[in-house]
Amino acid sequence: MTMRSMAPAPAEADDDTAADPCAPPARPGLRERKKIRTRQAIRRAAYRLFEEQGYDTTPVDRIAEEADVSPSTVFRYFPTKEDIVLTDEYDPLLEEALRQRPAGEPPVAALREALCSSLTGIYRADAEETMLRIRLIREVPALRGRMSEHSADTAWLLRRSLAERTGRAEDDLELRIVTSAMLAALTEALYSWADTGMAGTLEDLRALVTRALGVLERGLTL
Amino acid sequence: MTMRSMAPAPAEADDDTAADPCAPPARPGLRERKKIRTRQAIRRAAYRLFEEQGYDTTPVDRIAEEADVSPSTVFRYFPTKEDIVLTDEYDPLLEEALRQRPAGEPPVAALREALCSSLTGIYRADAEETMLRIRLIREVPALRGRMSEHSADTAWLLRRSLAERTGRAEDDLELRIVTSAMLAALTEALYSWADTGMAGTLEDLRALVTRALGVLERGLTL
DNA sequence: CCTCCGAATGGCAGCCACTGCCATTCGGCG
DNA sequence: CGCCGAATGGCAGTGGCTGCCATTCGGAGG
Repeated sequence: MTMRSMAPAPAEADDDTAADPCAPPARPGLRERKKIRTRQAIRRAAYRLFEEQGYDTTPVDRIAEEADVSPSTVFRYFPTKEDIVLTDEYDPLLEEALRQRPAGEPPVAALREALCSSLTGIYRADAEETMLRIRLIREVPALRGRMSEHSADTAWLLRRSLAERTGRAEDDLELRIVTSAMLAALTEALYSWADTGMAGTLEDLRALVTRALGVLERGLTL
Repeated sequence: MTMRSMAPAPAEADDDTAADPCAPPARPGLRERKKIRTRQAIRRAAYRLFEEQGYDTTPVDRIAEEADVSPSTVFRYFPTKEDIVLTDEYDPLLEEALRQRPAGEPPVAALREALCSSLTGIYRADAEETMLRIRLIREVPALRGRMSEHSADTAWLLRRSLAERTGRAEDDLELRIVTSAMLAALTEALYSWADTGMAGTLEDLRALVTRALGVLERGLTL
C-alpha cells in the first residue's frame, strides 16, 4: 500500500489507577506506550524537517536531535531512513478487506473494491499525514524506488489471496499481471491526485481510483 | 526498459593506419576507444564478481581493483553502483520503434509491437548479458527498486509518444495507466521468464510477452 | 521500599557508497 | 617536441547503516 500510521494509544497521561478486573483492551503498560510515543516523535520530527529542508538534505542525526533521541535509536525504530516515510502496516488491512468480498465476485472486481475500501479506511485514519506521505513519495526518487519494492510485496500478498479465490497457482503469470497492473494503476491514481494538490473529498479520490482501475477492466481502451 | 549494453567498438587492436579520406563512421580515436574499453572492463569485472560473491557483498573498491582502475574512475563511469547493472540506452530504441508503427494502429497494439520488436533487438545484441542482468535485477532488492524508478522514466517517454498519437494531454490519467500497466506486465513477463531459467528461444520469450500484454488487452479477464 | 532481570537506550568504532578537490598522466595536435 | 585539455589516481570528508558494549529504566517479585 501507499500509506502508513500507527493507531497509537489514544492519549498518554490517562487514568492508570490500580485494579480494573475487566479490561479486554489490556492497557499496554508504560513501556509500550513510551515506545509508541518515541516512534511517533521520530516520525513527526522527520516529517517536519523533510518539509522544511527536504528529504535528502536532512541527515538522520538531525532527525534524532529533533526527536530528542540518539541516532542509534532512530535506526532501531526504522531500519532505514526511507522506512521512516514508507513503513506502514496496511497490508494486513488490505488482505482482510479482500477476504471479506463475496466468494462469487469476479476477482478483479473484488480486488478493486478491497483496494477502495481499505483506501478509505487509511485516508480517514490520518488524512493530513497520508497526503504528506504521498507527496514525499512522489517527489523523492529514493522513496519512489523503495516504494515500488514495497508494492511488489503487496502484489505478492494479493496474488496469494487471488490464487485461493481462483484456484490458480501462486506464481501464475496472469495473476502476477493482474495484481501488479492494478497496483500500478492505483499508484498512478494517487500520484495524479497528488498533482491536483489532493483537492476534493474522499469521494473524489475514490472516483479517481475507480476510474483508474476501470481503464484496466476495459482492456486499456483509450 | 530492462536491459542495457553498449554497442561497443567491434574490436580493440584493429588497423588504425594513417589517412583514410573516406570513413563516414569516423574512426573514434584512441581516447574514445579506451573509454569504451574501460567502461566494459568495469562492467565485466562487476558482473563477474556479482556472480561469484553476490551484489551486496562486493564493494566498489573490489570492482575497481578487478577492473584495474581506481575507485574514483568507477564512479566517473557509473554514478552509482546500481547503475553498473542498470545503465542502458534502449529507451531511444523503444521510442523509435514506437514511432515506426503505422499511425492508424490502435495505441495499445502499437505499444505492444514496439515493445516486442525492441525487445528482440536487445536480446539479439547480447543474450548472455541480458539474461544475467535480468537475473540480478530480479534477485537484488536494491536493483529492483532502482529499476522501477527507471521504468517510470520509460513510461513517461512512452506516454509522450502516445500523447502525440492520440491527441491526449501528456499527463492524462488514462495514458499513465496504459503505459505503466504495460510496463508492469512486461516486467512480470521478464521475471517469469527468469524464473523458468530463461529457457527457450527468442520466440518463446516473445510469446510470453505477448501473452502478458494480452491479459491487459482482455481487461484482466482470468 | 528494595532488588534484580531484561528491555530500551546512548555512544562509539567501523564499513561502505558517494562527493570534491588537486596533482599527475596521457592522448591529440600543432 | 611541446603544449592543452581530458582522463586518472589519490585523498579527505559526509552520511547511511551495523555491531558492540556499557548504562539506564520499566516491571515483577520479595
